[in-house]
Amino acid sequence: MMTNLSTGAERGPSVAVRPQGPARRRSATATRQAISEAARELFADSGFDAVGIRAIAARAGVDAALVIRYFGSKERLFLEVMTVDLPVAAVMDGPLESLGRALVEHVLDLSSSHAGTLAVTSLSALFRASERAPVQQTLRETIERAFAVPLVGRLRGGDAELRAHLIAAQIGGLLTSLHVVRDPVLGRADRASLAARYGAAIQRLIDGED
Amino acid sequence: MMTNLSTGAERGPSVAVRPQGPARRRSATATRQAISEAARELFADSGFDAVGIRAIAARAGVDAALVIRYFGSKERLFLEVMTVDLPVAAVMDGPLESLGRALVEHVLDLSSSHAGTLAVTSLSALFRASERAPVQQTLRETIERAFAVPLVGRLRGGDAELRAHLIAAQIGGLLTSLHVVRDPVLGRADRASLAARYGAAIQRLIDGED
DNA sequence: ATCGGTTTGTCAACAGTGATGACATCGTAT
DNA sequence: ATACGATGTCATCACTGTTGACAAACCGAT
Repeated sequence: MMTNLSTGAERGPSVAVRPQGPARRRSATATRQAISEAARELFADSGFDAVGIRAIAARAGVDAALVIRYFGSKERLFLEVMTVDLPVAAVMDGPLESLGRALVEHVLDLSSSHAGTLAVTSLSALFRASERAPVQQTLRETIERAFAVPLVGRLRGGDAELRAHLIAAQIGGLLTSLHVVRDPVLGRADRASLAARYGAAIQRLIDGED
Repeated sequence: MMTNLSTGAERGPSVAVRPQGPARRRSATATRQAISEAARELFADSGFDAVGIRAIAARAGVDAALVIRYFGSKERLFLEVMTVDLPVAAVMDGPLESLGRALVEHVLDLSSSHAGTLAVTSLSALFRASERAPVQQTLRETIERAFAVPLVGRLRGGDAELRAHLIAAQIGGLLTSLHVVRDPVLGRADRASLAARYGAAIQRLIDGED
């Protein structure tokens, strides 16, 4: 009868068993999480518009109406699931005189870790969906949190805030050239000269001597 | 025998707009152009996905099916209509030693001319639709044509091509921070210090001394 | 053990989309 | 005047995000 668990088998990795009570078949949190995971993967792969609610629901093993019920709308699901934090904090604390190069090297290395790849694809998806005002807001907050806040305190000289945001613009330019436009010249270039060249340009804003 | 566009182009030179009256359109080139204009405006305003072919057709005063008939698909219409060339050629020929600042000033001034605004909004729309491979290709060609080609011949020192593309990445970062993310810090900053700061960073790649 | 209420899931439907193909109409070469 | 190709209209398809009505499971109280 309903003690049968075979329904769960079709969804691959188990979806969080509730600690309390004997495996409930229906659990709001498990459903929410299944939808979240499915949406995160699909959105990161194909972007906002190319992924339908029915596809997300199918991957989560859930009815499409539940996706809306739990998250309100596809856009809110996207926002909740695609918030990303670039793991740059560690680099930001490094020595100031070589920070430009270190930042570029870190950005270049993102694609070689799983977490970094996820962050980059999510950021690309956010970027491409940025005609929506809330997405724009999320992007601004990401920039502020990842770049402006850690930098503005360390920069010496005038216009620290402006310089921090210009550095964010530079990193954003590198990221989009690499992963959005996929400039083949940057793809071919070797890590060392790329880090040296672009790192020097960023360093110019870090040093800030006029 | 092929119903193609070339035939229509050479056969109706007197297409212009009828001064008045509901005179039947009955001219392929006029219809095509009406659709083009409507699509360009709407796409630049709201991006690819937010604009439907029925809205384009309505603005052009045309049946929606004609949009597909004339352009094959909404994506092909987008590609044909959103090809943009940044009017940067003049700046690129200026003196090398102040090219960084000149480039930034030019980018900042784009929004104050009608043609510049159109170019910027079109470029933003292209960026946001860049999950589609043909759009990515268009973006790459735009970068190549507007930045890489004019620059690579003038840059002295090693890695000229790489440096040209990195400069393109910097300008792209500035453009997207300004018009895609709409970073409020950049919006508030005054033109002079923005041009000085970011111009110096770009100049670092132009000079290229290692 | 049975009620009542709340949570969770299912289903059909709606208005909208991009796209297609059948059909109607016009302009003109013969 | 007729025939034919070029141009325009219409209905329709499969699909989308979203909604509301309904059903089934769960839980506490009696």
